[in-house]
Amino acid sequence: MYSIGDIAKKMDISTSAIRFYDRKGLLPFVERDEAGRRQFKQEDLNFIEVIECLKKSGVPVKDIAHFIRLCMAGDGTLRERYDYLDKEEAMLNDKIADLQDQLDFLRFKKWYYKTSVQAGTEEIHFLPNTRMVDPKTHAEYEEARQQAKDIHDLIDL
Amino acid sequence: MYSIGDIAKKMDISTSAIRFYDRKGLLPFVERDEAGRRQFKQEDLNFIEVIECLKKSGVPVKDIAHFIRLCMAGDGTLRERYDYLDKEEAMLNDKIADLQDQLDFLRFKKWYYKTSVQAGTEEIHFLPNTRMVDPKTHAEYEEARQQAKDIHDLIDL
DNA sequence: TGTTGACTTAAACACGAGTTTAAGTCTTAA
DNA sequence: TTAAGACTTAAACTCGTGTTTAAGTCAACA
Repeated sequence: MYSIGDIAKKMDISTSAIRFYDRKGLLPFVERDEAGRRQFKQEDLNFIEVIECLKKSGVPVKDIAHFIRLCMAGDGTLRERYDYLDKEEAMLNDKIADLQDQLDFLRFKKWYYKTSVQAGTEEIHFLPNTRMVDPKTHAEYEEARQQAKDIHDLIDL
Repeated sequence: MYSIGDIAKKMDISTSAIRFYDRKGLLPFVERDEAGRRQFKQEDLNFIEVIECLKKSGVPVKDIAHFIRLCMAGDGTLRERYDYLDKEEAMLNDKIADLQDQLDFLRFKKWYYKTSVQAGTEEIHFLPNTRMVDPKTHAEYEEARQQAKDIHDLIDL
């Protein structure tokens, strides 16, 4: 049996956040003692873990509440729960792929600034007589990166 | 030269969002025509791209505004801009790694529900006489996954 | 016996990230 | 010339995600 404070420490969040989640329907399974205090059972930790995962994945609280409702409804919703997680997995995959793209762009901009720092000015990317045209797309960047690699080895991303 | 509407279409956001960003200091470089309308120049698109990347990476607007201020300050801030992007890259890497962990957990839960659907009940994961103990950590899951693989090939994640 | 410390609630507050509204300007096409 | 359509602003509003506050209950310890 865990108190709200125990869970707060375990998950590294505030007790007020837990109460907020409870109000929003994320914790219909928690029981209370005679004094009305929340008592988390060992098996409740399985729910907590799923909630934590969905939260970290960026799923809005009301959507998590929907999933939890399915969980409480019994074996009849098993397939629906699977399908929900399947959809969520796809969304998370897309999200990660998108962040990877941002990472690529960030690395390109680091290269842009690294070469600028070395030249002492950002203008090396503007002057028409250098080969360092400002590549805008990632494809153009890869190309420019290859070309720059050939000329001098300024780059170690 | 692009109008605010052109940029909105290009970035697939609303014009009110663009005006909001402007108010918050993300667009100090945009000039106006005689009537006070924003005119985005070709080179402004480079800024727009960086802003878009940082936004998608989850950087708060006020932090982006800080970076843009550095950009406007000239070559003296080149190193600082590089360092900023370096820090941002590290944060993004951490974020992606964290989402990967959530993805692993989500796949485990999909396995949990897939096997439950096949069994017709979630209880296969509770009964002590089955080998399908509810694995809580990812390590335990990997272990259970291996064991389950050995017994029957229920799993194709 | 009283005073901490951990819990409870409802209601108010905060904050980021926009959106909506109301009132006005400017261009263009009928 | 007037109506539509794209722009402008400031201010108010919404929404999600909590946090804070105020008032109260309960257990344990000095």
